[in-house]
Amino acid sequence: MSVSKKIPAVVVQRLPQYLAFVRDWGIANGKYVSSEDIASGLGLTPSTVRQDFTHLDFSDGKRRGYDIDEINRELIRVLDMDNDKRVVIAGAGNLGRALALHGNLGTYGFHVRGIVDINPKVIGERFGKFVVQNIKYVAKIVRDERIDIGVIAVPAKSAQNVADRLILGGVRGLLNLAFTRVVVPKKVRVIDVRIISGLLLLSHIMNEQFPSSHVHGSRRSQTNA
Amino acid sequence: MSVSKKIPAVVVQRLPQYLAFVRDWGIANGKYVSSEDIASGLGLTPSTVRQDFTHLDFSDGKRRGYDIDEINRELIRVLDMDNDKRVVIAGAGNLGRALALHGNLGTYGFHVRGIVDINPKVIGERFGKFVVQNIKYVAKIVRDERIDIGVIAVPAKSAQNVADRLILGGVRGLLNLAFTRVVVPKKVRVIDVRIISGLLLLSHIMNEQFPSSHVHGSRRSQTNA
DNA sequence: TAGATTGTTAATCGATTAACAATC
DNA sequence: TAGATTGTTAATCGATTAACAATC
Repeated sequence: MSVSKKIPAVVVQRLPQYLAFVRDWGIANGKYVSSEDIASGLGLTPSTVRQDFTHLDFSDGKRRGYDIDEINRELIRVLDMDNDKRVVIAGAGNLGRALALHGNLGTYGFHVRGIVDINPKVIGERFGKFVVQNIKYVAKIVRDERIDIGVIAVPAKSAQNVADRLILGGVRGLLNLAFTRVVVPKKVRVIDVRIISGLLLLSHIMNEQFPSSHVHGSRRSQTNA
Repeated sequence: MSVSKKIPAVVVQRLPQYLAFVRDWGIANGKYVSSEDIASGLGLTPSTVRQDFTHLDFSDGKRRGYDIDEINRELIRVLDMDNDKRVVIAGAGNLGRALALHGNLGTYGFHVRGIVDINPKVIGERFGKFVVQNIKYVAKIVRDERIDIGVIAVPAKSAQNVADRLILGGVRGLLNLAFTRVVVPKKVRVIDVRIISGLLLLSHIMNEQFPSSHVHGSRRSQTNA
């Protein structure tokens, strides 16, 4: 399976799913998984799994399934989990706090080094090992602490401003949790995590299933279908 | 352009982006947007935008751009925003609370009717207009309150159990915020929102850009490349 | 060994982009 | 009007699936 060149985006998006799968598979089910096992576990076809794994670097040719440790090792490498990444979180609301206090980020190589907010009422507040700092110092914090990644956990209308400040400080990557797009220089990477979009997509596909009506206290208005 | 039949998933995923775009576009920029405007705003090609809009139902043929009110109206319809959906949140950690207290969900048609947890320390706790209820009653709550959607905001290892309980109560859709897949009956719709995956994807693409090294306090281990 | 399962090539399917006539 | 911009068809590109020889 040759050394990885450039993995297509659509494949990269499945890699974390494989990671979660091998974690859940556990020793209970044995040391090996077939493409069939993985496919049925994740709702894919075995072909897709094998094609995807083409981009990973496995040693064997034993043809009795994939070694879960090898899958794990390769995903750790490709997803860069064995490099520490320093993270600052912009926005000390519940979403920002959820990330800051998430117990497992370290497992994936992420280390939250600070959290900032614009609201004077929360600046200075302690939670966990963090003290909320003033967002006006965020660029300096990023610079001084050599932060790699900024998490945008602020309302949509502030997202671009916050992104600009983070980038000014020198982050190379942004995780955008806001329901808006942020524009960034070419050297900066952005991944959007779409919570509100997720709910809206869910609405759509729930509706698709039951063509219409069927809902409780509806206030359907200008329907024209 | 003809009434919608079945919109391809890849198009549906862009619809919320169009929604955010027209919101941000605002009256300041005028009442019309061209496919070119939208494309450059969202990083798409004008062709893609026009092809996508094929699935929406516009009235005109004026050829001077799309009326933002019409785009809005159509997205509201297709994303079912004008129907109220009742939501229960499983997991009263920061993530669950973030959703419960999100001020704008109502705008999109979502109404949080309850939040449940398994932790005795938080059961009974008040926040906002909510009182955290015992997760053991979640099926009953779903049934009694005629809940449409369950949000899974619990750790990965509890996600399947929580999904089962929600489904037992009768939810027709799940928003899964946990880093694992949940298996559900065919009638239930699931959308996964991937926060941890997002960070991992970000790791990968940041690394792709700068082929390797270049990182601070790394503890890179079994590298074999 | 024989059955199982990979790695890989080729076929299919679907999504994106290009191009342009229609028309405001 | 003339330039702009759509709606739509056709071409390209890429991703998924099928199929199967290699081989453990």
